[in-house]
Amino acid sequence: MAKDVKDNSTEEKIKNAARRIFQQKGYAGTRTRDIAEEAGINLALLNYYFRSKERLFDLIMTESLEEFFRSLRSVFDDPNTDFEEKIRRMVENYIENLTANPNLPIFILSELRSHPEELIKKTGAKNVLLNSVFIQQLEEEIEAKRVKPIKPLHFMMNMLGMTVFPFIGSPMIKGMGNIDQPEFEKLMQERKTLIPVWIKVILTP
Amino acid sequence: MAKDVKDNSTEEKIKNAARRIFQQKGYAGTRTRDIAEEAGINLALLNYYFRSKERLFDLIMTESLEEFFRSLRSVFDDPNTDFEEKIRRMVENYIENLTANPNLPIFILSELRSHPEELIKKTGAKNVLLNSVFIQQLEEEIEAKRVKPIKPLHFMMNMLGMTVFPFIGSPMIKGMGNIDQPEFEKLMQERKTLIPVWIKVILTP
DNA sequence: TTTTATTTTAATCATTTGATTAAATAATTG
DNA sequence: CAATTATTTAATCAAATGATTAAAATAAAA
Repeated sequence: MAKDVKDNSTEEKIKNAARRIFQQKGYAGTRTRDIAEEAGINLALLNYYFRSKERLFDLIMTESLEEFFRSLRSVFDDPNTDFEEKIRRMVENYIENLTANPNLPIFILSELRSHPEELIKKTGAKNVLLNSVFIQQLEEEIEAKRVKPIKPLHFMMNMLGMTVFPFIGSPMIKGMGNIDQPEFEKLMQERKTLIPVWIKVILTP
Repeated sequence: MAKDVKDNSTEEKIKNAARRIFQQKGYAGTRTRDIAEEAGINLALLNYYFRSKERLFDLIMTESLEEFFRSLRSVFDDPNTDFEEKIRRMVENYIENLTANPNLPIFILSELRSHPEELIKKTGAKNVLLNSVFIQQLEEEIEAKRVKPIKPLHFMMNMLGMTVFPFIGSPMIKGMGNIDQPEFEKLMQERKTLIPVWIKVILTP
């Protein structure tokens, strides 16, 4: 059976439905019946293909994490872009992805809280940051006095905080600012160019 | 019956247990039996005092939100501190509270995602930001050209992002940076003084 | 076509879980 | 004290939910 046929198969329909619902409601808040309904299949099929809710969830979570880190690495470890360019690409990349997939961060971070070690190990997160070309370049820039000294973790928290937090906190931000979804998305588009500028001035010696 | 006696009463024990468990596991992930066990009481007492899991949850959530916004307002609307001082207090205040209560933001923001309008209304979040002395002061600083023009919402997302995000993402940050809880807390203490500096340079014309 | 394997369904189980009830115990009041 | 009210417990209910099973339908192979 060809791969692209299989991609529209029942198995794939269930996975897609599961991803949507798990990401929206979390593991505990999701009922297997919700997934079955969303996928338009009989409940028993879920267990026929994936054995149990927990196995299906692990699959979705592992894939989500791998996709997340893969995307991160593709920017971080690109040897053909300099430090500033990586910041721009990283921010743009994130905002683009999170606009399409706004529930992803809170999904990952909520569930990570319940099983931290296990999931972190599974993705090799330990090496994504410290061994990345990006952090090497940051340290080179600091060494060359083109960038003010800053701990890599502080730098990452700032960049991720400014980029990712608005999506995690969007309901509250919309409430506080009295804005709707289109206005929110416009702000996020603005941030694609603003955040790299803000990061640059933070790093300016 | 005196208030401080009542505070150690069964009712209060249940509320405290409920707060801990709801904040850690979320609404769907919490079983009323977990709360009863944590509180050291019979399960039926939960329903005797609070009628249902949902009512108990609403109570906890409403209190958490009110406390959150009350604390925010006490800094934002203080007429006796200038703009920069408010930033320092705000950051310090947050980091202090979140170090003691690291699950609070993800708890609030996760559940807010499921019932946004309802909960936002309940807290009057709409007026916390736009009508605050803090934002007035920001606009005055911009008017006087002491601060580079920036939309209040962008400013807030930056400040909250840099301050709150590390707590939401702590498992991932610990994983990426290969650090443990004490080291993480040390970093957060550093951020108390660092974040106000970073914000200042972002705002410098 | 017949046979075999795969996929899907309807019905049902067993456990979990929020909630209730009736009885027991403790506290309060007249 | 007696009587009333408030608090607590053990037992149980009913609904929700993850999972299974046996049979039917469909597709694939012989």
